[in-house]
Amino acid sequence: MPVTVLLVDDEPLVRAGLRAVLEAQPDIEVVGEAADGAAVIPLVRQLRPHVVAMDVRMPLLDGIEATKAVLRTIPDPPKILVVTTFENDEYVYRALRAGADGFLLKRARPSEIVHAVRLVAEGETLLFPTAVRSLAAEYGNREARETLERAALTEREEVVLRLIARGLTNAEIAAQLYVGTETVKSHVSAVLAKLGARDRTQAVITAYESGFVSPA
Amino acid sequence: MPVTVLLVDDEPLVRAGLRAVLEAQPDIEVVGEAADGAAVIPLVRQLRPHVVAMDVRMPLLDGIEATKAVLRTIPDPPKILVVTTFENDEYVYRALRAGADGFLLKRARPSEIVHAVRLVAEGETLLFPTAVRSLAAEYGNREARETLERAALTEREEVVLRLIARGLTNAEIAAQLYVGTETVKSHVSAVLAKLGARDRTQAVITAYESGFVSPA
DNA sequence: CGGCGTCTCCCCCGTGCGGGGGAGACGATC
DNA sequence: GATCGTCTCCCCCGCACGGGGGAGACGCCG
Repeated sequence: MPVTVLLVDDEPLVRAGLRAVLEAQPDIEVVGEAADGAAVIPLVRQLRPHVVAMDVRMPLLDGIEATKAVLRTIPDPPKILVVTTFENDEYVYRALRAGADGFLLKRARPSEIVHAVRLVAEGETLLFPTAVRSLAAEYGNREARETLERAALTEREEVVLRLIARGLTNAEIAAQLYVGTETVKSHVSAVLAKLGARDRTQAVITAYESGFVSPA
Repeated sequence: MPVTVLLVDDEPLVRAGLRAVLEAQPDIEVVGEAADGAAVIPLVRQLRPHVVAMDVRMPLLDGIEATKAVLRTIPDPPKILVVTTFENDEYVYRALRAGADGFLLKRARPSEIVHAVRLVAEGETLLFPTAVRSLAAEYGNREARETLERAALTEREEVVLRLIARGLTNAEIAAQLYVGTETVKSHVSAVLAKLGARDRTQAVITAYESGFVSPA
């Protein structure tokens, strides 16, 4: 009985690549494809794959939300293998926190991809589940994350915070956004107030600690 | 033929615990112990263990340097399993970059510890070697790391940078260190100059990006 | 011994930063 | 139509910050 796989990625090319690699294995069968996270639930329900290979960054519903949705709504859910282009992608960590069972780089060698699919299918989630799982869990410590979630920053404020976290001054942010420095000051003040930060330095710290921005 | 293991940890209690857990397995044999990194090389040369379970934080020579030393000087080196108390320990990432084959939490369950030793002995380094290895490699991006290494901060400056990266003002740092604020200003200026940072905010960013401080 | 580096502290000075408060324009919502 | 949230911009003000330059004390090392 072969391992059945559902591919979820918004790029057809990536799906084709994965399909080619996986179908070459006699014990692995690709049973379906989806181009965005929203289509995953009905497909999983219908096809009941053993493994879902899911891109993290997708339009409509991203890999994190799709992972949560699958785990929440499907009884005896499939194993979820998160596929990403970049290592150290904060989305990957969020996906692991959301319950994904493993992650895979797009530029991995075919043998590694096949290996990964077989391993997650066997239930061997991660080499040291405790370590990696809690690594993911701790990544972005809880207080900082909650602070930032409760902050409920507006879109503009999020943009400003990202620029602050890249070390820009108010004047530089203003130039970047084509607005006046006074406007930036307003946003910065709002951000600081919402984060409970005294100055931009503390805001940057919160941004890193919460995983809002990630090193590297 | 059993798997032979060398234990390296400065705390006898931890060594005893690991020994107890591992010796309970018929196919695993603890062939030696060392209390610090400096003693590792001759012991490895003499005992030729399959696996070295090594603490990262040790006096004299830490786990990172010891790992490098073993890999550099021993032909056909043993597998190195890095042991740590905290997940998300930046030292662990450095050790993995240095060539360690896996990592293990001290609070892992005995079965997980045994499992980890068997897996690394079999050469199954990490579930997705590429992913995790490069995760470790990217952890702390190269430029930032090199900036910080080239910076060659003095001990005092490092301390000050850590406090800056915790969001303290100069006055607070001064209070913390029992020195005058003018002194702190001197150190801060030195840090900024060495890091090529314009202000403390950019210094914090460099600290995070380089892995000098880590989220969570 | 004389240098060198580190840590400590001092003064002057400009300015970017952040708080407080106010206000107009726009869109969504009720 | 009125209300609310968001984004935009303005003024005043105090201050922490950071640069420049100088200096004494200590320990290390050639």
